[in-house]
Amino acid sequence: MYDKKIDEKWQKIWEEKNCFHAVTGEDKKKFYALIEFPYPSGAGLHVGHARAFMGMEVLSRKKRMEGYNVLFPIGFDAFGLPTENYAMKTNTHPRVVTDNNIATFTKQLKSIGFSFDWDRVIDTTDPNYYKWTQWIFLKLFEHGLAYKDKTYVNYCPKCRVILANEESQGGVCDRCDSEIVQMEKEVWMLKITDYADKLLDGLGEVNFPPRVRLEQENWIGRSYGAEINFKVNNKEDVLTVYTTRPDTIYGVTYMAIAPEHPILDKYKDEISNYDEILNYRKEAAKKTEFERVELAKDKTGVKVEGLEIVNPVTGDTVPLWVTDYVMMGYGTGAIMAVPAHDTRDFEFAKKFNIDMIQVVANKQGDKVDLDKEAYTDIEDGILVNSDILNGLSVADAKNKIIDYLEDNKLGKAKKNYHMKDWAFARQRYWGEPVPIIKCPCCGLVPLKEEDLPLELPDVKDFVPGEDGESPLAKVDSWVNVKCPKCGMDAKRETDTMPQWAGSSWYFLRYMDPKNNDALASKEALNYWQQVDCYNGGMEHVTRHLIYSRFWHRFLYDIGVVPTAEPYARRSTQGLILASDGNKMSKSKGNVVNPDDIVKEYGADTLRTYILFIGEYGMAAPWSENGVKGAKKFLDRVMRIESLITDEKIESKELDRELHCVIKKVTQDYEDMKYNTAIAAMMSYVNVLYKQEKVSKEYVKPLLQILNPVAPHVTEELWEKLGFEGYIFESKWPEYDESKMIADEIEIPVQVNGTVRYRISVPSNVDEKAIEEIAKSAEALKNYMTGKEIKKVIVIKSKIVNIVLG
RNA sequence: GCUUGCAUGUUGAAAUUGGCAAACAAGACGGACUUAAAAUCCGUUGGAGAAAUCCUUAUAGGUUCAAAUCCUAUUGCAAGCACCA
Repeated sequence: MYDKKIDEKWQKIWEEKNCFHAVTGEDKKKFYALIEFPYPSGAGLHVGHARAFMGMEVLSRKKRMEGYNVLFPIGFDAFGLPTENYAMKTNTHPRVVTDNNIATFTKQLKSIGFSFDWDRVIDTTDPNYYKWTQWIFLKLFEHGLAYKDKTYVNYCPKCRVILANEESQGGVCDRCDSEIVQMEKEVWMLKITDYADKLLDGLGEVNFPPRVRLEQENWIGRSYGAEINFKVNNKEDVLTVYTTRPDTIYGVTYMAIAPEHPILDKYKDEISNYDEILNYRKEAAKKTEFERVELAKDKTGVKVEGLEIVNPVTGDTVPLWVTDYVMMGYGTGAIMAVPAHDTRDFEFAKKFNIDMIQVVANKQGDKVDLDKEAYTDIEDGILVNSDILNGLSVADAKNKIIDYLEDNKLGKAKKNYHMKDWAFARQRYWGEPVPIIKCPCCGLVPLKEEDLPLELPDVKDFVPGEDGESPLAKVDSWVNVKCPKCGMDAKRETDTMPQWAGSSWYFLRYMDPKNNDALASKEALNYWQQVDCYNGGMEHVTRHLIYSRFWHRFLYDIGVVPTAEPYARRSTQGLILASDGNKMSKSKGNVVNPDDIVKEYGADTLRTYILFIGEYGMAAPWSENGVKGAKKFLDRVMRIESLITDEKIESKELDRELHCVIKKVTQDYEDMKYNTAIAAMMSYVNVLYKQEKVSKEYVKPLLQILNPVAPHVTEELWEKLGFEGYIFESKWPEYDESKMIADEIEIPVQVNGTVRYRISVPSNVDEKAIEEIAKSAEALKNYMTGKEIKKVIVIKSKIVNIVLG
């Protein structure tokens, strides 16, 4: 029987021998497996963590047995709000809270038997670690990729705290449920948009699941179009718009600008309804982003009286409207509206009785009924009512009009992105201090490298100040410094970095975690190169994964790291749902604690069950009965001992089964199909149980291929059966294809597509012979009456189909 | 609203990528062992039918010698984005 004592016995041995330590530079092929390091919350380890980590755990153990030098590290992403909030509530220093939580996580992880390299543990809140987070920030600053800019932030007046977007969903504060307000503040930004093309094109160099790739592409949101200059009638100014449909320029019937557009301020004296527009602007500003989306169905706007815009191609003048469906933050904050071919413009034009001109027709040239809807399905449209573009396809028309605009200096081809620059600041205590000094005469002055790390001051009071001021602002002794450039009185930047900072490069630190002279040595970086396989959740695909790819590409560009992309392959694990099919949550009281499972059924049971639950990438509900099933299987494996004999009993059947299961498991692990790998091993165990006695040779490889999933049970049995050394150090078994072939195989025969009978054929005969055997079968006569064979299809060693007619 | 996935027994799921649908497990039922229970072991288990056989992968069509798998439409569910010009 498998019980907890076996776990403890082997975990102790692994720990004492430091078995899974990876040595940099070893003369073996390297394999770097990475899991998203956990945030050490007070709630402790979750079964979801266990599932997320188990995928790479199995691969790591397998790769070690295959002779690779495996780096499989663990660490803690420990800066962040929950710890700080808990610290405030309990009046404990976040350092203490963090240390306690890390201790709990470590104990839990070890109790599951993960084969992490415990010598390389990192903690993002350790000054020796965040020294290098700050160093990268200074490099970004040096290269003009970190800058300060005014932007709107979410502020909770009750908690006196600035919240991240994800902490203020639905326009209310996460903690106190009160309304958040938008506040303008000057904050640090990182110019990730400079890397938009590289981040998109880099997706071609890596092996990411299609879903992940698509989400990243959508997030970056590159579009190709044109910037076109429309002249303001009787003025020197032009109104520049961005459009992806320059081909529809003959269909423009009005122009629209965002309420914040500066042209309104410039010409306020000429706009007769300026008051009305100001009013509209105020109303729009009041709406939170949430409301703007909620009210998206109903278009609003105000016509600008006194300004008209000239279409640069037709020379016609069209009216100008202000509307909040145009955003200042995307493109130029102004659009050319083509209601006949854009849903939003169509709705707007309908509501305000604006003309529409159809300029794209479908291939049949049918007229579109513009009373009902816009014609946006333009895949194979033909241009009409468009002078020089008439008769062209949409694609050709786009090229032709862009050439025309460029030749006449009226506009130019232009790429645009969805992605915005990264707001890189939080007004909190528990984060990396930004290593910048604000000097009244030198401006923003970076700290010198030798002055890093800039450590957090040890304070008692880390409650944020009024109006979203960082708690660091209250620490005068820390804030007031001399400018490193001119020596005058200056102040430190009091904002800290957001939680995403530390996780944007941690995978590099694992390569050389104790280095004090660089984020990692050149030797380590060149040896480990990049992460071979990175597993994590879908929720991190558009943030962490993009941010870290950005930092890594930047470090590559400045010659710090040897590869452009940090992760060669990405995989994702599915959610573990509660047994009722809902998400596990504390409030629902349906959370499964991995400790309880380990205690009652053993670590290997938890490991086996979690991998057997279903396809690795899919969500699956927890089942206590399933856990018991996994335990039952492991007990069956333990009891194989009683079947074992020292005599050599050779069995062709067992040979075949054994080599098949080795092949299947070897491949399935690689493809992360753990559920079917375990099913195959269960089948093999069932076959062993059918034997009276089994030679050791038939059990040894089974233990080896099962070892990555159930390391405790297999190590125990390995020792009991007297095999040499430790199983985790043994060589991965090989399979012999020739032993997998049976002498005779059974092939199903279909008649007109339905299986009617089976034939037994020697495995080495060709298609022609199989066809003859199938046709000569007695059973076929029952279906032949009044019919003849029209065709016979033979798929070798799979199926025969005889078509009668 | 748009985009992308997904839909298979009572349940978790398999199906070599177009080739025997339901492997493996859970549950249920029956049997052995036991004073009894647990554990263990052995059977049965998609539906209809006495049987031969027929039906069955959300629904309706289509392509094919052959479809859970490919195509079209519909329905339901999930995720992402959300006035992106």
